Amino acid sequence: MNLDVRQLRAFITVAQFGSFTRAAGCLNLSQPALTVQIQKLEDGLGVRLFDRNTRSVSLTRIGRELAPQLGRILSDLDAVVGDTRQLAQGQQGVVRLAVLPSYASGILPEIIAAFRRTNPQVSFVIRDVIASRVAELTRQEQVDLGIIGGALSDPDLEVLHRTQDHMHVVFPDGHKLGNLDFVTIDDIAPLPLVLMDPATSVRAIVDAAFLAAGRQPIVGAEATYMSTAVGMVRAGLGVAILPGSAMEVHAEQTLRSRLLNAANFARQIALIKRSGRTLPPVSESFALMLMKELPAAQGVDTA
Amino acid sequence: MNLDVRQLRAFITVAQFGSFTRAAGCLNLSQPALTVQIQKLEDGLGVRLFDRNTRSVSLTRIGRELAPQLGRILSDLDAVVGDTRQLAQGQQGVVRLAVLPSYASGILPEIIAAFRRTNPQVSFVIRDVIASRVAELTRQEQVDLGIIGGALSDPDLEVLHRTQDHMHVVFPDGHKLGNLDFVTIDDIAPLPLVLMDPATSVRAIVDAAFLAAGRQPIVGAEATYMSTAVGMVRAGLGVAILPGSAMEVHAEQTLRSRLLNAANFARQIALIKRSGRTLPPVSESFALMLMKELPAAQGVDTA
DNA sequence: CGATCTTACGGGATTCGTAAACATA
DNA sequence: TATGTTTACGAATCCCGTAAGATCG
Repeated sequence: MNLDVRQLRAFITVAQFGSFTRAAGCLNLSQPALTVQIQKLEDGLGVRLFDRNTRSVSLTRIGRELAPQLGRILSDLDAVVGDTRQLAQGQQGVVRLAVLPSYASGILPEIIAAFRRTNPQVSFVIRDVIASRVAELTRQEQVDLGIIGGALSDPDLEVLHRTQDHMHVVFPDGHKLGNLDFVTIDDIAPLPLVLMDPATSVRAIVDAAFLAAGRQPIVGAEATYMSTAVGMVRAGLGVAILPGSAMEVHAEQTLRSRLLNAANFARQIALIKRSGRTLPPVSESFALMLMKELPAAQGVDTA
Repeated sequence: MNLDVRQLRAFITVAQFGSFTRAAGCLNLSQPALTVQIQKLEDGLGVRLFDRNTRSVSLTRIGRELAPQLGRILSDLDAVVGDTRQLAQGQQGVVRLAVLPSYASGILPEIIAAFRRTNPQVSFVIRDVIASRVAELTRQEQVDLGIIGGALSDPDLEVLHRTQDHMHVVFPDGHKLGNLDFVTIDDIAPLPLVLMDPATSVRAIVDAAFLAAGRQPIVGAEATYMSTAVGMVRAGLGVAILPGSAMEVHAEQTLRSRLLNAANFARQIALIKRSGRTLPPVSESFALMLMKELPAAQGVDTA
């Protein structure tokens, strides 16, 4: 004996209307079909739910006790299903994202803001952690999407999109290099530099670029946070080399920045997810926006 | 697009087992059929619920959020349906009963006790009120069954069973009438009587019996409650005429009682219900027991 | 290659709507 | 008699199980 939500809904509706005919109209059902459904429900429960004669329909005592309980269950179900359908539209829900801190403080807030202009009901949970932890959180499915720098060699993770984060040189306003369209390693090699912590991917790229150019960087200062580095530039300790994704937030009147012409040493950025896992619609939708906003690297799209 | 409890149950089961094949076995379903059901559910919700490859099945984030909610709804539903099926068996539930006070304090408790020996989980709500109120409560469906004395002339009420409550004479032990098998109006007419309140049906019957016999009752005392009347008998104020249904409770060593041979004036007792209304199974079952225990009057069974 | 999910298809059950029968005020 | 519920029945749909196909480890 099998219950059917349609039967329950039919029961509630007849109970509300007190009439098979009117309830049938409300349910887009012929009245005989409704009668049969109610009979099936009564058979299934083993209880008569309505006392019906040709003039009136009224709930049995058991039916009267049952109606509110089933009504609540049905409305709960409808609520859950409704919420889920909302989530399915992708215009509601939570996007869970793990990002490199440098990326999180750069262009990402703008992209999120733009996304939320279109989908105001979407909220974000952002974990700004180091690249290895980004990968870990993504693998464990504690986040839907990850943005990492550098290479990826985990079969459990899948690259959705690649982009490059070109390096920029930040120097005080009025600096002699401010007139150039871009600067080269050779341009800045003679200057004292504000470098990032040797543990960071940015520093690794800078070192590689200098090595490739056969030059030795002159360390004017080292910082762990990019905002600190910017402060040191402002204080005159040297010029900094920072990723383009962080430029917007550090753009100030007293500073200028120029593209470092060392494209080969741009930071490789990858948007990743757990491979073989379906993204929630919101996150899927946000991933599409990221892929549209971030210029695709000419590299392959596969891990 | 229609939801089906079977689909929900299938979803929960697959989520629990993490495998279509094993879940199908648990659901007594072939595995392809289960796949189709899950697909239908996913289509209906517009959301992918499982990430499945040939080696493993795991919940999507949305599926993971949905599973406990739907699980709770399903278990609520199962609980309600289970309870209802219990009620349908008639071995559980509440019997709501309105009874004449004189009847309620007499044989009814014994019948209820016997019923509960068979159906220990059944509880009773008993309203012991005057006959007109019994009819009213029954008509308003505040009780399932009513036990009234006298005639019934309400088309909304239906007589399930009729029985008679013969009158008994209660007198002190050692009284000279104690040797008789039964007593007549003529036997007691010379004695002072403990009569019930003129508003009671018992008194009406006694008065009618004396009238028919062409005798005049000698009022030794009047009481509203039968227990009071019995006390007055014990105190020697006279002999009482009380309905047989109340004899058991007032049977004492110091008193005796004998049937009053005035059968035509026995109190007519009717078991009634609201006509056209189905009784809850418990009450139906209890009504059957009453009809078995109370000897049927030779009268008609219809109103 | 083996285990598992997916697709395809035919048989059986279920459900619907129309129409006729039935019941009560 | 009029209104509204129940029964009957043919058509369409849905669901299941078997069998074959596809996929990943």
